[in-house]
Amino acid sequence: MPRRPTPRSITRPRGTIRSEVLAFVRGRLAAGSPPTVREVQQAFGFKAVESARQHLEALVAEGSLAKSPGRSRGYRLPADGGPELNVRLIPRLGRVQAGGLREAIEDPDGWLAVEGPATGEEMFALTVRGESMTGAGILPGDTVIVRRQDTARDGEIVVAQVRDEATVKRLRLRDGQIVLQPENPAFAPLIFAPDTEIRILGRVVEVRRRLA
Amino acid sequence: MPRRPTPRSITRPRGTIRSEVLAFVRGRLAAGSPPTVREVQQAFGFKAVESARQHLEALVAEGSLAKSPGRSRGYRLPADGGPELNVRLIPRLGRVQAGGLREAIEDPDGWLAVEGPATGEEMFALTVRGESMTGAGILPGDTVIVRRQDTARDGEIVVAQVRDEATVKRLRLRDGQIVLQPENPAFAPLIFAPDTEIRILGRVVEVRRRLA
DNA sequence: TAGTTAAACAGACATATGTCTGTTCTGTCA
DNA sequence: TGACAGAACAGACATATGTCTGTTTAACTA
Repeated sequence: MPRRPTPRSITRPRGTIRSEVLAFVRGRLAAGSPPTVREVQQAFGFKAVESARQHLEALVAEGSLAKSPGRSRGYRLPADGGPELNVRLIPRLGRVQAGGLREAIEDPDGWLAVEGPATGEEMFALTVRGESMTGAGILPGDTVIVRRQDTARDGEIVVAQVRDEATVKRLRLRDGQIVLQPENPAFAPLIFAPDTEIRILGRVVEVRRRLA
Repeated sequence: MPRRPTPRSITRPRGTIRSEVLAFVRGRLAAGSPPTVREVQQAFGFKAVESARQHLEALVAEGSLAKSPGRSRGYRLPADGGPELNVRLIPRLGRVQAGGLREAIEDPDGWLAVEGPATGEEMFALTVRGESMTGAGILPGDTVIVRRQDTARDGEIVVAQVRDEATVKRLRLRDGQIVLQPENPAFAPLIFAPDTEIRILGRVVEVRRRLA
């Protein structure tokens, strides 16, 4: 069993150097800035660039990391075992007043990272108010992530603008009527004739709840 | 009002080029790989590197972006103002077999981006099986994000290892007994004496559900 | 002891990438 | 019309960064 000629660091509480290099790279990737080989070198106190590169290449060889050869900061998480990490930022909206979706998107309450292809789809997030959708596992305070679209199909959970407020309901199309169906027996469905002043703002594609 | 000499792209439905460059960089940052100037150039079809750099520098000047001069892929989100990106990657675990949490984390099914300070906290994600927690709005197929910890307080939703399987339940501490309480009247609580072979794996801090 | 091996080291080289200088294009405005 | 400004372009240069080659160190082993 070989060993390292000189100790690289004073405190090395757990794990081998190699696994710590992996942890270091993972941390940097999570922080949004993949490290360079020389940054790894510096972080571990190596005196030669190649020392860091050897560990990195070994991690690639064993499948713990992936890389784009030649590219700067080219080390990534391995693509196998899951879809390519594909995150985008979407605005978290406050109250959506009448006709103000565009304005609300321009002036968001914050930003949210969601996974999914970085297509041109417009997305936004809303905080759920009220208990009308508890039957679908959507509780007050939950965040719904919405794909912006003007139409939706029967049975989909949508965000609709009713009068001055955006509301989350299940869409039902019956006999030419538009029904916004709560998922809570304590609430009554909202029934609209076609071409009423009701507007579909988008379709709910994800629900999130923090239990802080 | 100045204008661009040549159209850069066929379809440019909304927003100016500059705001789209900002969106592009944000997306790349969120995905964990800051773009190079030349990658921005290529993405927008510029014929000169400098064209891309002008937009990037303008965004830095107006405070929408920050950068580390000279560093490769040095464009960042500004520390203040703009959308603070605080994302870290956590492993999505498959089945957690007996004693195998560590092994499961080493060999994840995939990775998930979650928001929160990049502290040293160990986190992982699990897919919920069964309907025992529907009363708490946690449905089968939901993803729970778990903060790794060995203990928990009364009333918290935890992931516990019972025999050979990880399970999500609400923790109740009564009369020196450990109770794993389902949130569904159709399921019975699991009651354990202290020091039984039950182990808290962590506390559920977030719930996510995709509605394809 | 000599050979082997993993790891670290030193230095150089090739490429990727940020940056600079000057030019061209096209609309705006005096 | 001519000066001006914003934007894009072309080309070059300096630096950052990945990669290669060869050497040294220290443990293990036949």
